[in-house]
Order: sequence, then C-alpha cells, then structure tokens
Amino acid sequence: MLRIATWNVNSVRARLPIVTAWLATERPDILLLQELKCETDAFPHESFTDLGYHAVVVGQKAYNGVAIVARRSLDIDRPLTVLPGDDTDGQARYLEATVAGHRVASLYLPNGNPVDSEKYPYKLRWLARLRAHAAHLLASEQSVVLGGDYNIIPEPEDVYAPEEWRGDALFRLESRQAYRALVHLGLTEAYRALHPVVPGQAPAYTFWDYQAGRWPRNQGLRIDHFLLSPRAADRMEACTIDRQPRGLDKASDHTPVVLTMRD
DNA sequence: ATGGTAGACCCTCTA
Repeated sequence: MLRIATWNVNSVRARLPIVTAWLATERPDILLLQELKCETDAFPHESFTDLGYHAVVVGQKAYNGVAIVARRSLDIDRPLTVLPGDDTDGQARYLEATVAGHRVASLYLPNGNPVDSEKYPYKLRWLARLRAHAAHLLASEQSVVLGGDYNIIPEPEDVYAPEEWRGDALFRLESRQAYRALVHLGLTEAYRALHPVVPGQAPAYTFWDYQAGRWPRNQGLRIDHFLLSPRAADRMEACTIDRQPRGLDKASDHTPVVLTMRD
C-alpha cells in the first residue's frame, strides 16, 4: 500500500510542531503541502530529514508555496515547478514530480475572492491551465495523482450553508463549472467516489475558518481534493479526512486528507 | 453592515 496525504498547513514554520508530530505518528509515504508562506531556501528541511523524509519545495516570500515530501527511500524525480501556460505567472502554486511510479502534484489553486477583482479571472485562467495540463498528463496514460487545496466547493453537500456561499469564488457557478470540466476529462475525485453523499449523513469538510467559531460549530468546507487518472483510480483503496489536527492549539485552518493506493 | 481569526511583514495583504 502507498499512502499519500495532502495538507494546506498555512505557514510551514508556524505549523512545524503540529506537522512533524503528525508525520511521526501517521508515517504517510508522501505528504503534499500547500501554503508554506516561506521562500524556497527557508523551508525547514532538517525537521523532515530527522523523521526520515526529504522534500522538494517551490516557495515564495509570505504567500503561497507548495512542497512534495516523501520517505527518503522514495526518489522525487523530474520535478515540474510551474503550471504550464503562463510565463508571466510567478506565484508558487504548483509542483509535480514522479514518486513511487506515480506522477504526483501538490497544487494550491487561487482563492479568487473578491470576485469583482482581477483575482477571480486569475483563478479561472489557472483552472483552464490546469485542465489543459491534466489533458496532457492523461494522454501519457501514467498513474496521475493531483492533490491539494483546490479552493473549490464541488457540490452543495460540501459546504455548511450553500445559499450563503452562492456568490463566493469557491462556490459560484463559473468556478464549479471549470472544476467539473477538469474532472470530466476523465479524472476521479477520490473522497466522493469512495464516500457518496447519503441524505442525513454527517458532512465531510477539510477546512474550517478561524473566524466566527466555524470549527466548534462544524461549519466547514470540503475544498482539498485528490483527482486521479484512470490508472491511479484503479488502485484507489481508501480516502479519509483526519480531523484530529484541526482541533489542536495553533492548528492550520485545513486538516489532512489521506489517500491509500494498492501496490 | 460589521466583525470575527491567523500569518507574514513593514502596517497592509491574503485568506
């Protein structure tokens, strides 16, 4: 079995005690990180090395930043450090590499709010670029695992109050349509494929805002996803959301999602 | 309509 986790940590340095404790306990083979909020050279490699891991990092000052962390025994090969399609985009939001025979990406999609600013068209352009690149990856017929913070609420069941989020960049129709167009290339969204919506069941969220008591009220969003190519989906065994780290003191506003793949 | 929280950084921006 191969276990791959994705986690928006909202500053890797501020979150280091929580992230390293979780890694030491859960021991995933691969950990995809988002929102490092540090420059590439400031990534705390030693803390991961001490636990038997190594990392490839794409950072920038203060904002964004993504990494692929893997067990030292697993090489991180042929890294791609920018999402193709816009040479002028300097934001550190995409990292892809080959690990354990899978083409794995750690991605951090733009939030896009407010929708009447230039941030929203940037989000839609980023989604279009991701779709074009995903089509290219699918054509290669590799096992592809695209994990990260998509900043997309796919369906009303994935948010505590859909009517309040109707106009938000994470849930508005254009965003969801662009995400659906990506999925409909032939990708499988792991969590929902394994946990179909059942009326009356407890909702599944991966993010709870720091503000307004969203965590204690369990008013969250499901915005962290794994999208799998057919070769990867064939090996999908389990996908779980680990809520435990969100309840800790000094927690990230996101919690890890863990994908288990058969060998 | 507002404020509520967190992180980075040069006090305002992003989420």
